[in-house]
Amino acid sequence: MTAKSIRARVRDELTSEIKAIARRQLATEGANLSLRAVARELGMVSSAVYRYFPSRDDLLTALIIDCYDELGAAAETAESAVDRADLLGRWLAAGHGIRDWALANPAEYALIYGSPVPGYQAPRTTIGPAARTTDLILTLLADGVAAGTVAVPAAGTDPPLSPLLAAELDRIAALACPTVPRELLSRGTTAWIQLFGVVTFELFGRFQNMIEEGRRDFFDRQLRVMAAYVGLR
Amino acid sequence: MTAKSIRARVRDELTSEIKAIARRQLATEGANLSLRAVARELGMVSSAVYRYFPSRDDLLTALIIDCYDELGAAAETAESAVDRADLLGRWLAAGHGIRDWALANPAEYALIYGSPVPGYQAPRTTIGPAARTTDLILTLLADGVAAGTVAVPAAGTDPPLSPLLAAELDRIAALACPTVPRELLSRGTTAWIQLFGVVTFELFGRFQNMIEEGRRDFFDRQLRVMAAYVGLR
DNA sequence: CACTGTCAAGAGCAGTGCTCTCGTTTTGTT
DNA sequence: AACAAAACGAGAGCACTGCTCTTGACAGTG
Repeated sequence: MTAKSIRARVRDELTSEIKAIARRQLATEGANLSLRAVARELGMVSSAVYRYFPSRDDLLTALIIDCYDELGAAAETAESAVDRADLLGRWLAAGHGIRDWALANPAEYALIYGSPVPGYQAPRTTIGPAARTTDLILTLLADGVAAGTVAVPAAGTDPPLSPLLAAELDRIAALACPTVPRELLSRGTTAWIQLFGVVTFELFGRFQNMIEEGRRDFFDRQLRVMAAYVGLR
Repeated sequence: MTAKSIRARVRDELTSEIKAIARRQLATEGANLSLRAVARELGMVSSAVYRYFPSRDDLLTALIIDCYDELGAAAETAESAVDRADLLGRWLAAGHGIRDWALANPAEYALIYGSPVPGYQAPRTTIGPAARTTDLILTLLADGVAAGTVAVPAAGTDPPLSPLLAAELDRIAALACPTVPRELLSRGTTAWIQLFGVVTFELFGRFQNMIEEGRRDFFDRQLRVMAAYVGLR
């Protein structure tokens, strides 16, 4: 009833300040950021930070959730600016939104899409925010199916689906996008992997001495290749 | 002239033993392996290890080179077992060779294809071993061009190449695979990214709760989708 | 007022990468 | 064979890390 106590307010403020400083250090130190360094920059003693995050992993988890949410939001706002009927435009906007965020926050992208930390197991609370980008793409497909602006591939065009794989695709479709036919979901998954594959390659330095100036062009073209494969129009 | 001195033999032996122990610890500790722990397991004192590797980063570099070489060798031996004229078979063999090695050595794969370590800059000595897998694919394409068993895509089929991107592709082709036309190289690059994109997604846990049992089937199918796109036959 | 829970601070533990020194052993050269 | 140079393992030490525990001060509630 009563407004938040002073304590609670200060606590929330300090919590987000800790996360902000940690985010800044993430850029220079990578995943092995130092809780003590964060505390030092805050003018606190390291043990005090443990009042707010019970362990370094919990701080990392909080950062991961924030990053997933930021990336998801970036993709969504970019995509939402495009006419709903323009599937290709929405796909391009979402893709570039993801890439732009990743380029602006490379350490954060590495945190969520990079190598898993050996001892670290991502808690369940991360899967929701993590699903935002994939949900965006699935919604795109579902909208295309509803509007008839996406080509459902004829059977036999793609390599055959093993029964095992078909069952798994059906299971995914059933609980995420029931209107999307199996073959289309399969193609969408390919495009989804390609999207993040290109971004990951670019950020992790696999394009060095290969594609230098034309990276944005290259990414854009990959998006269009995949859009054509999926049948967006 | 003279045989290696005892010192040199012992040194070589210890050097590879250090690397072997480090490799084993890599599996459990990930990229932040401890030089002291390696020394401890060796029954040496930490400062003694510095006689063999001037820093922890140098140890990591040595491991990275070894891993690139192992991965390259695994892909090459898998691919070399297939009839030279069977381009699709060679592509599938190389792809599965890469994935099999990655599944057998996940920490090592993360080391070379995962998030870049913030302070670490890969020295030039790594680019040779790193190029083995891509060379394999480029040779595949060149062989296909020579034998006429790969379809060179007609102009206008794919989204247009920007002049910038076309120039970079030409530069790559000129010094790596002069006989491969630009459009084919472009498609090959797409396939190359998809290959490693799928492996990376699988190893970094992006398929959890999505594709579980059918991962090998899924990978195989992605390889075939890409083979069809590239025009291998 | 007193009580309860929260907080920052400090000391301390075990671990890390790395440097320097010290005595010993091996090597290559007179 | 003798000797200087190089290489080597061990140890101490520095500054750093994540984390725990204790202590004393403060705020919120009855």
